[in-house]
Amino acid sequence: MKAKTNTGRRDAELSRRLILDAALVEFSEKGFSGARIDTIATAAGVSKPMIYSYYGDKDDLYAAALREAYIQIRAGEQELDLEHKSPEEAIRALVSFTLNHFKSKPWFISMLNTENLHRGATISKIHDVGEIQSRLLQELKIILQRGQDEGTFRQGIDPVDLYITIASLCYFPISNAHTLRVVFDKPVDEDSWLDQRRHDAEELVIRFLKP
Amino acid sequence: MKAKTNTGRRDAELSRRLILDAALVEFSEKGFSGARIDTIATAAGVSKPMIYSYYGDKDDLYAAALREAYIQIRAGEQELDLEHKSPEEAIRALVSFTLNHFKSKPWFISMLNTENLHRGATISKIHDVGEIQSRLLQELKIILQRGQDEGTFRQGIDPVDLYITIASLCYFPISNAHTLRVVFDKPVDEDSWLDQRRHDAEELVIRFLKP
Amino acid sequence: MKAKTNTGRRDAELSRRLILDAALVEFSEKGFSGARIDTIATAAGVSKPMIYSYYGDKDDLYAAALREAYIQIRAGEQELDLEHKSPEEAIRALVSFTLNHFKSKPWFISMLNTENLHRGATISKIHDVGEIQSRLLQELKIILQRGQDEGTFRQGIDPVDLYITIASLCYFPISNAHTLRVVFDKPVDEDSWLDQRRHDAEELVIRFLKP
Amino acid sequence: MKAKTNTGRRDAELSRRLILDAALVEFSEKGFSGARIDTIATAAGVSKPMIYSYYGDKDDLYAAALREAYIQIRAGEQELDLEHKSPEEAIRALVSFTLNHFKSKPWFISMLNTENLHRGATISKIHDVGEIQSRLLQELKIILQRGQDEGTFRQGIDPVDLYITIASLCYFPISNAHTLRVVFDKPVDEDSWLDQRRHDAEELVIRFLKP
DNA sequence: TATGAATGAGTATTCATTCAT
DNA sequence: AATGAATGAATACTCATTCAT
Repeated sequence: MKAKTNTGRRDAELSRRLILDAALVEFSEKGFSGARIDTIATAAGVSKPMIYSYYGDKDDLYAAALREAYIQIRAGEQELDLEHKSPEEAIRALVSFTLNHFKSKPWFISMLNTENLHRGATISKIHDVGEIQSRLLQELKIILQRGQDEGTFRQGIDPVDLYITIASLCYFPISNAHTLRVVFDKPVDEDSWLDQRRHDAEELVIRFLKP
Repeated sequence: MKAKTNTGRRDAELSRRLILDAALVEFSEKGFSGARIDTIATAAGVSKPMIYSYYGDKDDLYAAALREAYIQIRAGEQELDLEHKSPEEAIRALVSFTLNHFKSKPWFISMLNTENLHRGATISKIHDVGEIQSRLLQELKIILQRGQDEGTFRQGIDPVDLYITIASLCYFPISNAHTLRVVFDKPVDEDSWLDQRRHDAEELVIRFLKP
Repeated sequence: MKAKTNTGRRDAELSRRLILDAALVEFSEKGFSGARIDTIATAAGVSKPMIYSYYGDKDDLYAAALREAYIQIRAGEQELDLEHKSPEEAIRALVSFTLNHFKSKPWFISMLNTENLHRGATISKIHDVGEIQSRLLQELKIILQRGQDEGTFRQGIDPVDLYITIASLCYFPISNAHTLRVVFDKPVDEDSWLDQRRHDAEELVIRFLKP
Repeated sequence: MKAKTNTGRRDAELSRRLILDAALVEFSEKGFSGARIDTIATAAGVSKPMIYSYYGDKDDLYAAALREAYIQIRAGEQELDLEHKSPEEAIRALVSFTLNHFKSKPWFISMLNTENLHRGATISKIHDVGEIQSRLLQELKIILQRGQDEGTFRQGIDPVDLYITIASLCYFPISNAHTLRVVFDKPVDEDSWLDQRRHDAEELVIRFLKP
């Protein structure tokens, strides 16, 4: 029973990690059909057969990458600390966070677009994807309740619908930055414009929640 | 009075049209890399060489399809009659139209997603794409002015930013319908939910515009 | 019976001519497989169906072009006036002419190379190709006889073999100019080098013919 | 003692060799445009992707085949033993060798013709092609010097020009055998005619070198 | 565990050739 | 006589996937 066993396991773990990271980048940059197993292997520094032995075929690897995108989002959301803020401040913080998050993790948006292009064929096979946003929704529910209790927010706001509204406002300007820049000649990727947009989005949501 | 079909034809204009329609469908359903020239040829009822002789290579055909998507949007917007409505009614109508449009012409959203995945590489080569939304923006500007004049709307609203807001609210729920349905277990493609969303979107925008 | 009939015939003749010239250029520059019917049609300013109706398929057109190359050579040789020169002068003139000819009509060499690459499959089908060089050989025979009679030349020289010798010396430096230039770093396409080569070739042949 | 064949192999070096040999045959028989990657793959007993992975695209493979033709020539010339012959004998041996070589390695002439048809576009990219004939030229230089020293040969003969003369005399009758046979009705591929030609070529060169 | 070698099944693109007017 | 429209059959090249070691 040599020490090498342990190293072997660690290397295996590392290889899996490197493959997954490379796959996430490749799929998000090229879409499913545009992604190349060869490119992923090279980027991860492993041989192609390794990818197949660890993850199965291209579809399976794509599914793993899609799940990873959601997992990374969840990890990011852990950092939010909404409980110690006033309802309005919490909402503003969530809007702001969401916009930043979409901006700083571009592969998430790309993976979502790719997955929706494929009519959600893969995401429905990922069993634990439902749980992912649950924590966020739970917090949102509490914030809404607190806002209603203190009279800041209206009654009858569904947390999921509210989240969809927030996501809508944050998603589109980033997801469609390239076409917007050309079609409307707007500097949608400059910080100053995004700051303004963040502010507008907060304002939109707050006004919407007001009684 | 014979209806023009694709059988026994020798009609260049018709062939061009059939190819373009088929290309728009194929590219929007599969993305650039996933689209097959073969499939387009079969769907259009023409041979592959025709496609190449009329449109050049796959990139060129994709560019033509992308441009066509924008042209169809413009054509749809022509039908809106915003001038004879009150400012608030006009805004509500525009929101409603945009949501309907995204919903009923799914290839537009798909093409935009595909194009943004490719970092806008193609759209910047379409020379007249800027003019396409110009009419709508012009109308939007007038509505905003009328609203300001009568005191319904705030000062300092940029028409492009407003349009981006409207588009954001209408785009995401439809663009991401497949993932939303799975992740949040929401019936985002049912009419009842969309009606509610349409109403919420109008409300969001109107509240935002109020002084 | 309008005058147009006549014009129509003349145009037909002209079209045939234009096609043949374009074909000769295209086949000699690209070889058989590299030549494009489309290119020939464009260069000749006619439609592709015209080519097919006048000359048959690509093989037939190639055969016509090959024959044309020989015909043009024959036409060139008509200009030589060997009878009024001394035997030695006549031989020198023939060598000089051959080199010039190969140099100034590059498609002839290209067509020969192409045809030999194809193992002479086409030339054997051109019925009148044998007669083409006959006049030249006849003259050569007379020169040799005159040289023998006056004691300048040896006995037993075969005119065809002599012509092959002359052609050999003139063909290779022009046919292989591109590779010679690179491999031996010789300026084989400059006039000064060719003048020297012409002189050497004459000298070689004359010395060979001396008793 | 198992002979290396292409069956059940997994031997990169052997595969490369088999591909190169097959490519040399195919390109020399069909020219660049006429050559088929499919044919080469089948002849070499490998799949098409192997060819692309080992040699790049068709142009690259052609370049490798062209270079190989020159390398085989060099290898053949190594066997000549000119140093221990008298100058005249050495020249005769070289002429004889060159004719034999062109005759027995027909792909060399075919490759040269193909390359010259393409205006030497490829050979100028092969970096070491210049060195290939260098050894032969060196030997030729020495022979000429020895001949001059002993008074057998003239002064002022350039080795490259001399080689071009020798090559000219040997190249044409073989390169153009197919057309010569038809046009002049000469049995240029029969051994007896070639023996005579070899003798004439030697005589031509020797007479030319004499003071 | 790991990978260099190998390939079947595509996939965009081309080209000689024919059809319909 | 002439051609714009159209295509079947290649053809170079790619890519996910597996084999043998």
